[in-house]
Amino acid sequence: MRTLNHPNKEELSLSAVLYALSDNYRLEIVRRLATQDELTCGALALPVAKSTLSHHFKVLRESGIIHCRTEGRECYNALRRADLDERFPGVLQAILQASEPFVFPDKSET
Amino acid sequence: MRTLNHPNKEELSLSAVLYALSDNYRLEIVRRLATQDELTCGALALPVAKSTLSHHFKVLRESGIIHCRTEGRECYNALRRADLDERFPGVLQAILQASEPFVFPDKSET
DNA sequence: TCAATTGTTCGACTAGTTTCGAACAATTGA
DNA sequence: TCAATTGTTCGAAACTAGTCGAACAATTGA
Repeated sequence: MRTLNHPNKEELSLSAVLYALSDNYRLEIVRRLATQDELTCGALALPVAKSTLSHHFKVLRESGIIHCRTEGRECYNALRRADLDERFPGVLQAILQASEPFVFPDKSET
Repeated sequence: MRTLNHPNKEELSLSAVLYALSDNYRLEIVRRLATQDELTCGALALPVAKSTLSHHFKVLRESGIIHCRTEGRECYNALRRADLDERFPGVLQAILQASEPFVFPDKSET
């Protein structure tokens, strides 16, 4: 787990941000990061495979929504609030306020 | 050109709205509707095939972002500002303000 | 009546997304 | 040293989206 790409704030693209947030799993991750400062991938415990979670974090990271700081074998993720607010004022806040907790589908369903 | 689906405002989904707006063509359509009240599909003259344009309007329509009123053989599209503001306050406005005019790729490029 | 106009729908193609399990890499702690 | 932990990457499968041209439907105006 080394070098992870983070676009710098001038490179952020609105469409990439909107796209990243249009997935319920990713929006839920962002919702949680909005209240918790930093979270490791593992701390989220979403009901998906590890590789799937890693994929979603990658999409969030590469769209510039989150920043990942690796420490030891863990990866601490945080919202890039300041950068997002500077480039797209009000967008993140409005989306977070309009969002609702995502209820994960129950896999043990008949 | 008859019966077109429009979700009612209770049915609007934030992720569908964000997804619809994450495409540059569609966001450009919305940007123009934001300043013009009503526009027919043809009035936009985007550099894409008619069927492609129709597809994008469908996505915008079915996500509840625009409303289409058919009159004769034309289709007048308008932003559903009030409905969007009620369900997702501030989201549309923030996105519109953060957006920039889309420069369409030149097809006659070498 | 009939050609032109406006927009939708269909089928096909290409390209990208989501998901998983398996394999891997780095780090930690015993 | 070496097994466990954390997360990434790879390959594959299934699905979805964007694009086009062609065919279609409804309406209008000549």
